[in-house]
Amino acid sequence: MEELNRTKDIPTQVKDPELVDRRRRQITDAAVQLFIDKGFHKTTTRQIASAAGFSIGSVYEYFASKEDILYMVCESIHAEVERGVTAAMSQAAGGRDALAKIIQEYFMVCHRMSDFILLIYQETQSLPSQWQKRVLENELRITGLFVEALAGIANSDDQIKLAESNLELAAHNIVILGHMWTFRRWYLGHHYRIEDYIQLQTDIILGMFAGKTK
Amino acid sequence: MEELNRTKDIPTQVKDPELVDRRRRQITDAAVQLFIDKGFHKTTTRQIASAAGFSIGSVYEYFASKEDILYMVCESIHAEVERGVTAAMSQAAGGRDALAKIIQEYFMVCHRMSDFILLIYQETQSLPSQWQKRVLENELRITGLFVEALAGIANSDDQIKLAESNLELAAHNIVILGHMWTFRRWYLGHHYRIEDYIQLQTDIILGMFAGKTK
DNA sequence: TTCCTGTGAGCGAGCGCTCATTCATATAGC
DNA sequence: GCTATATGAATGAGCGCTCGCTCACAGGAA
Repeated sequence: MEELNRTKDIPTQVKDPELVDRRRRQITDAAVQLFIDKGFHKTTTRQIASAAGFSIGSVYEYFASKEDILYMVCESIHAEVERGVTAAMSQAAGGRDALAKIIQEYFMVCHRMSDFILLIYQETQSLPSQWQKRVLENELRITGLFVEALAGIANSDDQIKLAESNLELAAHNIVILGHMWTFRRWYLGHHYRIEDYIQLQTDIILGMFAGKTK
Repeated sequence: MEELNRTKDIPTQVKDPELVDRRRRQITDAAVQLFIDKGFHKTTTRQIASAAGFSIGSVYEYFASKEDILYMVCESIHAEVERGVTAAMSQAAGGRDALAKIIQEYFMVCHRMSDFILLIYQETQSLPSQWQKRVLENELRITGLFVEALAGIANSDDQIKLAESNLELAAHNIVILGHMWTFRRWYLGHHYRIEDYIQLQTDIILGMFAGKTK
């Protein structure tokens, strides 16, 4: 697993790379909360600066534009989701139970990161197109993790058989059903506990494969 | 089925109600395309006015604020989705095939209205909260249509049995898998034709119930 | 002195929205 | 039919203000 730092394409005025990293993290940590609370467009660069404890000038030492801040926010959200998913997968065995376990962990990641995932849905369109593309690549890479996991599981469990094409779609479905908890929280959250939601959806997802039993 | 006109809560300066209806439709027709192309915040009221063929002053004869325009846009989108779904349901028979037919029609609505559904996901948060609430009510009412349809079908087909709670979740799942085609179009659209997507997802959705066969 | 990070007053483009005014049409009086 | 009056829809220059971003300068470490 290569550790790409996708944020180093963001231009800065400051020479010391370590300082750049630290300051950027401070700034994005402040920005993400503002973006969640008020949205990207209604958050001003001054608000970001003061929430991070800097002057407006300093922010522009580390980012060339407000959009760059949003991009780094999106990157770090996806990085954290990916971290959670890969962690869950690395410690999973094979077969049906492994799949259930991975789904559970992933759904808990979605639960924990609700606001952040929602933010990506709402504000990706506000990014310049070259970075919009990057964000979609991230989304796709995460989906790809589930494709691999499903393939691995299908190999080690005779009960699970899927055509190549269905396998991809199944992965997308799992990802989206996790997201569904975040963007229908206003309803689902009042009617199910997250544990129940996971239980019910896991049954349904495993049901996708039940019909294909050898 | 009562025909509510939810837009009459939007204040206007103009007396003639029929004219208000016509002008508002002209304005929102222009606005929705701009919102889709550039987003709500990057669209200016002047652009809306000129795209609709009016002066900026006229727009404010018919709407009190830019947010009011967005609200009416969201209302009309949901109204059209609901029209499509109810039409599909009214001509459906009972049983398994009816469900497949309804899913097919609904997914085609999502396909046709991709851009519009995406817009709602992205811009609902830009609405004042009392109208945000209305939009979520619309979303929930549409989901409710599927709950009813599933309940009706479960009654007329012994093969389909669902607990009350699972039935609600199944309805949400169907709605979201339709939306998934819209917000993953950038990927799915290049790998599946809509007809194939419908076929595959229908199998999966019907599979939700297969495990519960009496 | 030199180099680099940090500052915040200031810039000017652009925003949503207003309101004094114009103009087309409907009505009334004769 | 003709003119005078009233109505209300349509106009667009302009207001007040906010925003993202810049840049001349300060501070301090080497």
